Amino acid sequence: MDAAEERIRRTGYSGFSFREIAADVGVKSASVHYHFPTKEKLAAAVARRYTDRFLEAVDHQLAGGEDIVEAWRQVFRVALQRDGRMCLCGALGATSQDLSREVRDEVKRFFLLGIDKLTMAGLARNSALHVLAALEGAMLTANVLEDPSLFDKGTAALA
Amino acid sequence: MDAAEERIRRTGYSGFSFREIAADVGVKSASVHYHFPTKEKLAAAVARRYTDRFLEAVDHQLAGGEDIVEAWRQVFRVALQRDGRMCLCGALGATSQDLSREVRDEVKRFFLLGIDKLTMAGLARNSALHVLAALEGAMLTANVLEDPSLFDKGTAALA
DNA sequence: ACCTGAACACCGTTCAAGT
DNA sequence: ACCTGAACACCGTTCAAGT
Repeated sequence: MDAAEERIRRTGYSGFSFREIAADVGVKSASVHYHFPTKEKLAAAVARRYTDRFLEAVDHQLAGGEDIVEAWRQVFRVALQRDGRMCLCGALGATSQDLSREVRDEVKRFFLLGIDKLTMAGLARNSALHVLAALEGAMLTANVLEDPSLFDKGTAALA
Repeated sequence: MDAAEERIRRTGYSGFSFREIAADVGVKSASVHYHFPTKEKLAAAVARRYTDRFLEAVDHQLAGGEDIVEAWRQVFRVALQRDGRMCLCGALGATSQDLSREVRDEVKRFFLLGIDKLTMAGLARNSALHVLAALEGAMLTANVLEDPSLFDKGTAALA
């Protein structure tokens, strides 16, 4: 799953292969199918784990006394700067028309939970939408232009 | 190129195939290679045309007396609602780590020109970054959640 | 319980051959 | 000038076979 997550964040759903992941781990591609019967199941499992960990990291920031918007911004920031990659759900979501229901629903879950958490913390629903969209978009922009500092600059207005 | 643009906006770079596009047009895949020697060249050509048309559409909005931010917002809005798909450069950019220099540079061109045009119209550079990021992110969010109205709600704060 | 090799129809790409 | 069929190494997936 670590290998799959890394590759999906770089290349999206259709860009990663069972054979590559098998090689990363040191087995044959048919062995990966033993654990994850289809590519959809593997991608869905990776997306679910990613979302869970992401939300945990946000909670951790909140426990440290961070403002809700700043907490989300920091976790996006770390995901970009430490890993040097896109948000997994952003990378999958950009080609969501191509995804099976199963994977699409896991990607939806990330966005829906994000909007819910921000709304429950007191933001208007439209503001919650705006914050999440701006964070995903800033991560995308920074990745495209190969300059991580653009994330901070593009999200400064949110703070 | 029309067939390629449609498919890339749905599935990204690695999700579309020469054989599909050939079938869309009514020829064999080897014939597509006659006009575009590689997948990279085809994607780069599609991205360049998309960017040119997008900027033209923005200029058309501006000629109609629209505010600069509202002009960009309207063109994104139409690209989402009329076509029911992602921004081509957003779809490609989300997996930009996977792209060859040639395609990546065309995607970069979209984002760089966007930031430039917004800056030249009087916005601070960070504001230009924020506007473009928010528009791309809102388009992504609306696509993932399969609700085009979320684009308007998520970008209302820009107006 | 976990892994493998071989097979299937798919992919980008090349190329000799056709009009 | 434009198209094609056949070939190559790749892909997801299946399955019988191994430990």
